[in-house]
Amino acid sequence: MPKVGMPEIRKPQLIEAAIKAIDKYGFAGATVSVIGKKAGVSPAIINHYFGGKDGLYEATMRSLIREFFEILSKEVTKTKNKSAKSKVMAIVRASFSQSQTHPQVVKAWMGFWASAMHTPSLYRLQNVYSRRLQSSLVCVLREEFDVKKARGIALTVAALIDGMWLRGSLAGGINKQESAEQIQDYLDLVFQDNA
Amino acid sequence: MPKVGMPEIRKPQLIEAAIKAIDKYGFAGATVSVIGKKAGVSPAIINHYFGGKDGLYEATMRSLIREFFEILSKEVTKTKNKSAKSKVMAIVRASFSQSQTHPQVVKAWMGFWASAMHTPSLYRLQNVYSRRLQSSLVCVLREEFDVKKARGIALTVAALIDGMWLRGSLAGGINKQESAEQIQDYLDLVFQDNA
Amino acid sequence: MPKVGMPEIRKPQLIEAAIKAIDKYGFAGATVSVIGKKAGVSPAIINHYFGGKDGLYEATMRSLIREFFEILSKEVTKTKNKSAKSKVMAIVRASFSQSQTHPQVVKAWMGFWASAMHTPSLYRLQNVYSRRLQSSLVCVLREEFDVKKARGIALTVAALIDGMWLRGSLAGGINKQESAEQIQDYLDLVFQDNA
Amino acid sequence: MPKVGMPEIRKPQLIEAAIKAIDKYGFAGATVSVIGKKAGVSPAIINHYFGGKDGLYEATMRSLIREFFEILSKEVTKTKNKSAKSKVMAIVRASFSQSQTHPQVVKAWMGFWASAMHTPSLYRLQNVYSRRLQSSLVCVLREEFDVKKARGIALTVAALIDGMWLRGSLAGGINKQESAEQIQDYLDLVFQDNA
DNA sequence: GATGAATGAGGATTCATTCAT
DNA sequence: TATGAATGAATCCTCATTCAT
Repeated sequence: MPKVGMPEIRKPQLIEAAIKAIDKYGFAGATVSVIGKKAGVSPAIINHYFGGKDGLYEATMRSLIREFFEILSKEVTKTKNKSAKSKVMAIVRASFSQSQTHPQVVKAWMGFWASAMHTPSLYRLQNVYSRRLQSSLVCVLREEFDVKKARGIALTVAALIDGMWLRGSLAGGINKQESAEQIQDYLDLVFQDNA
Repeated sequence: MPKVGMPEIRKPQLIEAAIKAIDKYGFAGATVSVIGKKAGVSPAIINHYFGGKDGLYEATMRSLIREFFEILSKEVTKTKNKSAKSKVMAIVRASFSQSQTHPQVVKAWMGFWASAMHTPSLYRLQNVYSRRLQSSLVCVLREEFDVKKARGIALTVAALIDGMWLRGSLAGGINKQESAEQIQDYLDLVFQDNA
Repeated sequence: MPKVGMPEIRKPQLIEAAIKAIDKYGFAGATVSVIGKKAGVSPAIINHYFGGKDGLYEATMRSLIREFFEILSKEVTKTKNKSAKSKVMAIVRASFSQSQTHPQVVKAWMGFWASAMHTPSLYRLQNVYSRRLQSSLVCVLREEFDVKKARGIALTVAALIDGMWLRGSLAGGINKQESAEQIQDYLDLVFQDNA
Repeated sequence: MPKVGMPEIRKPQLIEAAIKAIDKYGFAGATVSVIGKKAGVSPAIINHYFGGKDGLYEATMRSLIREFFEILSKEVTKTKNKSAKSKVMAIVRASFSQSQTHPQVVKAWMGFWASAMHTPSLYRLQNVYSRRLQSSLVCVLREEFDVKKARGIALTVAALIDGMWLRGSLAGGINKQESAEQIQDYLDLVFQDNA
């Protein structure tokens, strides 16, 4: 008689262990053995639950993306009746939220990005993230701009988010405050120009 | 007397092979064996010339950075008597120059960025790149803005460059034209606001 | 549930294989690959069980020493109520017992001795052997001699044992009979001188 | 036009470097590269002069043996008109002479002994040493004992020399004084018994 | 004679995975 | 379900040797 409900316990447990392992030993150093040890279980069950290391990585990235859009959706909802600019800033805030700027998470994202270039499954996931962020921004900006303009601004804001995020994480820690302010400055200019 | 002048031939040859191998097989798949094969030499001479795989990687990243700043310097020189805005755009153009947006190079950069988080030597190199780009931008922007403002804009432009570059490369190819235009738009706003 | 009790099977199995490999291919030729093959298992489990080649070597030397003192203890026990001279000869006999003069074992000892000079862990083990043999001899000799004399004789007997053993093994095989007789002659002189 | 007389310079230079390298890095760590560096020349000339690493090792051991018997012969000559016992002690003294108990030399001897068991050329050399020491002792002892007795004592003295030497070197340094005294004690007993 | 370049074979070790229990 | 045992492939690296200069 098998224990029931174990997948729901083990899978998040292993995903968390994977993120912690990447944080501590880097993407290359995060072996199944290390991850298993971090999770306090045998490395063999990674295969059991995810069919292999790649499966775990895919699930981990998927989990990271899901979490990001959950935060984003929550922040945007809060600004339902506010201006378009406020809504864009809500998205920016979500991007620099606590859980997304945690070094652990940052290192994992970086690793996945680099891997995405050679791993089709991760590549697809990366595109999901990228397009969804873009469309979220366009959707909000359409309230004030025409499609073409909205797309351009969305592209710029998305690039700013990723760029700030990337530079920050490589510099030893993301300065959320400064990053957000800089993007705010840009938005002030853009919206003022449109008025 | 031994063959002379080989280091000057072999080192660039192996660096190029490393970039090609990363391009083709990813950072993880770029083994010394593969790199050696790509260079048409025995994997053992990687140790001979670079003391090991890490040494080759460090030299490769160093070479990539050197090349970038050579292009940047050339572009900026061309705009010696032009406006500050033109000079900033020269830096942007350098960032999206042919050799830097080549998929090969992009993949190598990504791999190094991800590795930089856990490899001290690469981390240092990454910081060299980051700070030098930042200071190049600040230097030019000081012609028209006060220090504080110049720093803010430099940060934004640098983030835009890296962000565009990152998103583009993950999306399957960098659209140099569009990226540059978007940054141009931002600069137009900023300089106009300053006038 | 995993297979249970394997360490108790594998460890002695690998130690025996190591001794056989050293016998057949010399200390330098006893690679993990060869040892694994001799044991009929994958070389990788040497790391699994001993953490590496060094660990296996240490365990092997430890096993050799343990076996020696087990025989020694057995032989000495047999002579409980006999004269001191008989007890010393029991120790000598133990040193030239079947299992210790087996060429296999001799070659392993030699290799460990040579390695002991540059491998701290083996060095310590070698000292354990050396001191324990010395103290066993002194202990027995104290029955008939004062401390100073006992120590001197113990030193001489220990040197005779190792020397006979060394010369014999290098000459193509230890002549247990002759070696024991020679030491007996020495003891006869020493005890007669003391009477 | 080749430089003449180089072999006479290079060979001893490389042999000395080999002994130093074995001393410093152990028998296993004494690679041609290390030896070459110690000698201040390219590792390649080891092949040039000795036909390979094995050739160098053989020459080194031969040199060690030659040196030993030169000292022995000198010491024995000094005692030309003295008693047989004095002559035996001269041999003992030679064995514990400065150059032979130097840790450098000790480590090399040990390595060669261990290797001798699997390297025919070293095996032969080892036997040369062993037999020559034995016959030197027998020759001297025949002045006072019959052949059978002389052989037995020679065997014991030789074993004592090697044993003291071995135990001493493994214990961290040979105590020449104590070793010689112990053998002297033995000889006193033997000669007194014969009187 | 002497060198650094270059190599191929082989070193220990690590890893993701599978399997019997 | 979960495990430790076990493996084969692959890792980087080292080494003795050869070669062109």
